[in-house]
Amino acid sequence: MKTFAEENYLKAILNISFNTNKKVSTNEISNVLKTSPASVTDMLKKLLEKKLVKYEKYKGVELSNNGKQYAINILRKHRLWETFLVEHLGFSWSEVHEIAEELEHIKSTKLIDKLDAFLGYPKFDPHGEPIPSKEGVIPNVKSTSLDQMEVGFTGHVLGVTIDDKLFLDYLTKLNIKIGTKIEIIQIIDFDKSLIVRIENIQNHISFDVAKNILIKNI
Amino acid sequence: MKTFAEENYLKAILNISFNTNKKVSTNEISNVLKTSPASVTDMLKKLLEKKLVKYEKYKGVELSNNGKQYAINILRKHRLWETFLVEHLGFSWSEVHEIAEELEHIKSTKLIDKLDAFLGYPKFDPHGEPIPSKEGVIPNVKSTSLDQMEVGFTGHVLGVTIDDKLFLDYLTKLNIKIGTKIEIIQIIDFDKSLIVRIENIQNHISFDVAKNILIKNI
DNA sequence: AATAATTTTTAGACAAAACTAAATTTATTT
DNA sequence: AAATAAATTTAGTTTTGTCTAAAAATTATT
Repeated sequence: MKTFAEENYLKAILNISFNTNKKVSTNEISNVLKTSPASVTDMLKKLLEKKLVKYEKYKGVELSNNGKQYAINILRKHRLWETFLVEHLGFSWSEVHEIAEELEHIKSTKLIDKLDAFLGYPKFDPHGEPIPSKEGVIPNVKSTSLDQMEVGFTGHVLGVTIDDKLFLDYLTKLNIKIGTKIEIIQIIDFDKSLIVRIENIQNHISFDVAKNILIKNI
Repeated sequence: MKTFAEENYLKAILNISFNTNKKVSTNEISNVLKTSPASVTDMLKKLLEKKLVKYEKYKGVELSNNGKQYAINILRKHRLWETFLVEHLGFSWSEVHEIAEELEHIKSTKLIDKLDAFLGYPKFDPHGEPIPSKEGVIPNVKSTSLDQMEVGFTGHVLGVTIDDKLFLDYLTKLNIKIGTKIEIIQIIDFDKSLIVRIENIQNHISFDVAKNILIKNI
């Protein structure tokens, strides 16, 4: 049985490697989990001992097959709970992350299977992120982030790539949610920011925001 | 913020004092939580420090007002989650205790309020146990345990007083659930066991079982 | 390629929550 | 009331997960 701390490290490593695709550094983990680098090193040794990661000192870390399966299962639980919170309890998409951070550690597999059935086996969570299957397969959707598109592009929001309250509240204020139609009016060369039309209202959004909005890729 | 361990001790003290109404002993707590008496002493000192209990060494412990409110809130969460698990996810009444032991530690008050609303503000959990209100008031139902009744008595099951898998599975096998009609045919003087009629089938149940079945008190 | 800067690891400590064994207090018996 | 038994507490460890400060390794810079 894994402890909460172990689960959080596994999850952090999985999340970081989604973006980078290379070995994860001690510092990256310590930034995500807000612990000291020394603590990360300690934990990596424990996870190595339990064969949940591949780790050589000074060389970074990656998940072992077992570790990855375990981490994906936590992600599955996180996203199923988020779906429950939004669709059945009436939470907004920006409120659910923190609560799901706790709920994802509940052990019972039967609980998650029943929750999955109750929710109607959803494929995506309230942020448009894919929900891993029971077998650990993550549905692969062809999508591109908004910053990749050109002037004149019109499309619909498929999802977002960070689950952060400030970001999501900002999107809500911009009237952006899943399915929202977005049109690119202009791109500012200097800072790559975008002038876009959302629900017939023009807005100026930064490159950083555009990067985290996913658009259907045809 | 309280730790899981602290919450479990508070809950244990509350549960024990429901039955006894006097100060709770170190040994009683160690029995319930399956820890050593020495560990209990350690924790009682911490809880005293935080003013969650009234405790004098060698003299037993009771909850302070704050401690009691806190413990009742854990009980509220436990029972609301059990209700959700049975009524919406299709668990049986004997499966939910363990899972609720984990869910009861989820912090968010908003979550519990929304869950409460989602469930339709239930007053009783799947075992017929009263669900404390948000304000910490525990609905008081007039009820008597089955062992108090006499030969010839007929009534309906209101609830049970222990949330134990073995006990609940046994009741299920006897066809006893909430609302079930029970008639006392005979009481054996020697061991106070009862011969009862349940759904037209006669069964012999022990005093211990009868003691934990609640009957509406008219 | 040598030096500086950064990253990572080691060493040593600490708090939480548990344990065992020994000492102390309280309760029970004779 | 003294002796014995039972319950409780103290003392001293252990494990888990964290920390800071110092040392070592890696990476970047001149």
